[in-house]
Amino acid sequence: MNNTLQNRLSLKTQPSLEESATFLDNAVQENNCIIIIGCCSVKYEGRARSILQLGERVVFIKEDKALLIHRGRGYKPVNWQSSSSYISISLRGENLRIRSIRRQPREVIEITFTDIYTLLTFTLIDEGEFSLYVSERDIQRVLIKEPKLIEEGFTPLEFEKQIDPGFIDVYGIDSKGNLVVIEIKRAKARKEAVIQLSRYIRSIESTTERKVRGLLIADSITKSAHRMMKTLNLEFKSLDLNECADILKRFDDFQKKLQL
Amino acid sequence: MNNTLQNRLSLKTQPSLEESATFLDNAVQENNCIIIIGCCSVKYEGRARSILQLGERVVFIKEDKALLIHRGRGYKPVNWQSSSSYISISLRGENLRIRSIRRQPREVIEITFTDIYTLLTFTLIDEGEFSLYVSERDIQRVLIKEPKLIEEGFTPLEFEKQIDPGFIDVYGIDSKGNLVVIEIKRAKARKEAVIQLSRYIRSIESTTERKVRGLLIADSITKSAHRMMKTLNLEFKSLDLNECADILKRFDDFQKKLQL
DNA sequence: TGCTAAATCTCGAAC
DNA sequence: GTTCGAGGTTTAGCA
Repeated sequence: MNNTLQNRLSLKTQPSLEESATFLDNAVQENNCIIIIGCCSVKYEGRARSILQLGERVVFIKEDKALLIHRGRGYKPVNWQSSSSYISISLRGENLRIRSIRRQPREVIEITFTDIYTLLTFTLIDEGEFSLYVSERDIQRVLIKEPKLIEEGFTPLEFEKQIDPGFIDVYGIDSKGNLVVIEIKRAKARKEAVIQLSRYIRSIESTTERKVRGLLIADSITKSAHRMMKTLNLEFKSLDLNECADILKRFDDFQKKLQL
Repeated sequence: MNNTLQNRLSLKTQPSLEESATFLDNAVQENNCIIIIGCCSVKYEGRARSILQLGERVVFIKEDKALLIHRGRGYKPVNWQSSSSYISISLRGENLRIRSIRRQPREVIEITFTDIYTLLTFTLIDEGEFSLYVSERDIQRVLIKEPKLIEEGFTPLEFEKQIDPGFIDVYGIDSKGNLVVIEIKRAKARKEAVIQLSRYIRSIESTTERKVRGLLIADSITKSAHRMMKTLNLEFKSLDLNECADILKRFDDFQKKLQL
């Protein structure tokens, strides 16, 4: 058997709603992906409530019963349901109704189709690995590997050090023996990052007589946050994300070699 | 001319990549919606970076060039680009490449197809109104209309009162003449809501000699947030969202009647 | 444009 | 199961 996607895909154009109901019910039972293009209205009730009046939309149901309702514009679905919800298909008078129910929190979506133009069901074979890099966590990894990126002579003592107000990203000593509290932000740092850092410093200062420096490492910083840092006598250091990506890549390549 | 969606939709099954390129290029120029089912890999570079290895996926491009790449599971797209980005289609050796570029922040997605199984392009006619209820803003509207829901004898003075740390949701006086600072959370309130409220209270207390009460109104509250409230001597009041929805509905119906 | 706070936030990890 | 923090958060509103 030739297992191309073409053989795992079926298509109906202009199906009757009766035909669609049978077809959809079957596809849902078999955990297929489903794409429906048609005219529908949508009601949602759960954490909030919404009503979407009649119009043409694309409804996408996935293998795990995740459900998306998309209009012609915008990146976000107008209505949705996350996976592990229960889906039922039924005919209601002149219409076809799809109900998706999720428990915890209880949320119900009801789609009422007056017309279905195109119906696609299929399964996707997809073992491709997805890797995202240069997250805040990745920056930490880079700084663990290359503490001199923080500053020459810096010695890290702890990462994710737990204190009362939360977790200090990096905690260590500089070349002069001062304690250093470091807060990392991957993107542009704002006031709240400065507030967070100053809270950590106050907490550390209450436990020691030594001088405590506060260092915010980020891609960049907003003006008002920078002003706040100056008045609080904190330091900002920008970090080149491309450089981090390069180091990470070299590091990961090295790790892979070790595994071979 | 019969303007059903069927006449605004075209479908290709098992198109060659050359054929696909022409077809897609045209669809992109004309701001059509596009759904591609096929085998592809994806590279993303922008605020972060990611690589998605080869596998079967659904790619959805909308009228406004919003782009979604979906795998067979999960509510969220594995990669995406918001609208108003630039899209280009090209053949690269044995493959078809879709590039989506966004400025500010600069982000690039590159999809490389080795196989396209199904290609759909269409336009959606969708004038249906979307209305969402019981947002935090809606709760404020309800409390403006029915201040006794806050407590008997409460008199609101200001909504969205601006002070240094931010905006106070509701500010007023209770029946005994005490000032009351109210923070509203639509869902379950967590520690951060309590911290926010206490910041507002400290700010108000610094401007007056009068007693200042702090009241958190929310659907519910986490245990640790509740403990924090007790130690800070703040008050919590739960609010029934269904009741709010009913009041809103009655209110909106009344407004509509006035407009007639 | 920058900044603040909400969101049907989602997601994952720790407790 | 609950809580908490981070996110390519996204998005809306306002100075």
